Amino acid sequence: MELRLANEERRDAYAAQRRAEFAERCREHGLPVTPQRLAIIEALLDSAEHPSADAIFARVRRRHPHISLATVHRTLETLCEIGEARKVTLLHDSARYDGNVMPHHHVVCIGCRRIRDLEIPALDNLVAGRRELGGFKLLGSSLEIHALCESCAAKETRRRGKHQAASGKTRTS
Amino acid sequence: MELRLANEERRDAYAAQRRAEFAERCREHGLPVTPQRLAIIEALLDSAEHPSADAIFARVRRRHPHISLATVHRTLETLCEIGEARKVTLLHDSARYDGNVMPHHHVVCIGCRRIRDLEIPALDNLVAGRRELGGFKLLGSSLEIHALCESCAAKETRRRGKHQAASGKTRTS
DNA sequence: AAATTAGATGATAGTAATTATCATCTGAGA
DNA sequence: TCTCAGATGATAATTACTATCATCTAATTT
Repeated sequence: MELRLANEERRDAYAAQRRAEFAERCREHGLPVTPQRLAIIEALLDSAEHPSADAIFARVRRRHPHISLATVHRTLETLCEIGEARKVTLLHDSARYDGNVMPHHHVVCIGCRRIRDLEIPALDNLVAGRRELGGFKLLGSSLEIHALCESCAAKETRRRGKHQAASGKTRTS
Repeated sequence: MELRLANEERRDAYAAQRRAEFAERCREHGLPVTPQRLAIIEALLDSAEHPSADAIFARVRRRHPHISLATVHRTLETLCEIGEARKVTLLHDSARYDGNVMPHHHVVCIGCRRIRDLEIPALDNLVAGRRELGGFKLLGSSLEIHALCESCAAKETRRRGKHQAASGKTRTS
């Protein structure tokens, strides 16, 4: 199985395209295109450092000294909701511990945060068989499969049904 | 590549052995074996739910009504340090965002929290090729490879050197 | 171009999770 | 039993985030 660091030049081209299409993506989702949103997506696409809200705030502030930290937090979450950003730390609301210290992986329900253990020996071997990568000394790995458990999937279906009906009504009104 | 849910019965046997060996593991690391530590590892090994500190606190409280929440937090971190527990949420101190919404993975330095993008198409295909697993509807995946970047690896080596020298002295004193 | 308005923003209060502090207590070796 | 490094409990402090609300503005309508 191939495992490689992401290519830098490809990232630049990707970021340029995403920047160019951002306003349209907002419109598609019925979101006003504000200078704050533009500044935040810009900062996010400029950075390869997987920044925190605070880091984005610091960067955006240079050009928009009046922006509020709350706006940065809100906007980053909004961007994730419309698929224009990704939260690297899915389960960061409270720390979760595991008594099983053998190498293993997890399926995580994005609704209720339920977690189940997975075994993927081939993946453990892949990482164990490699000492370093791009200057990083590899220690171990953890695959997090994002999923919906049965009850959350059912809720999601109901919610989408309602939401579609509601948005259908507002659009025609 | 094989991908399967962890086996429940195997987990029970594993937990039993870990419980039996816990006091010795503490001694090996120079940690006193306290009733609180025993109660916390017990609760962690009993649970398959990847509990939060709060969940462990609630469970341990039933038998140890005087235990403090701070002790639970401290002990869980201590257990991770000596390798008797694992924190599922490595990067949970502050949320991190990524402008790249294409499927990809990450190497994370456990020292400075630096993150670099990884590409593992075979892994993306593995998850994309499977709709569900044990009642979970699969949506996507994210592999987090835990590592030490070059500068943190250097620091670690220095720290270990010092620590070994220091502990050597205290042991002979 | 002005009016309208849903939703965005900024300022700030509030909350939740975690960490720090410190007086007291206790496990474990002498 | 004595000693004391380190553990614990109570609680204050901190950090990251979320809620509230008055004001503002993007974008549609007139």
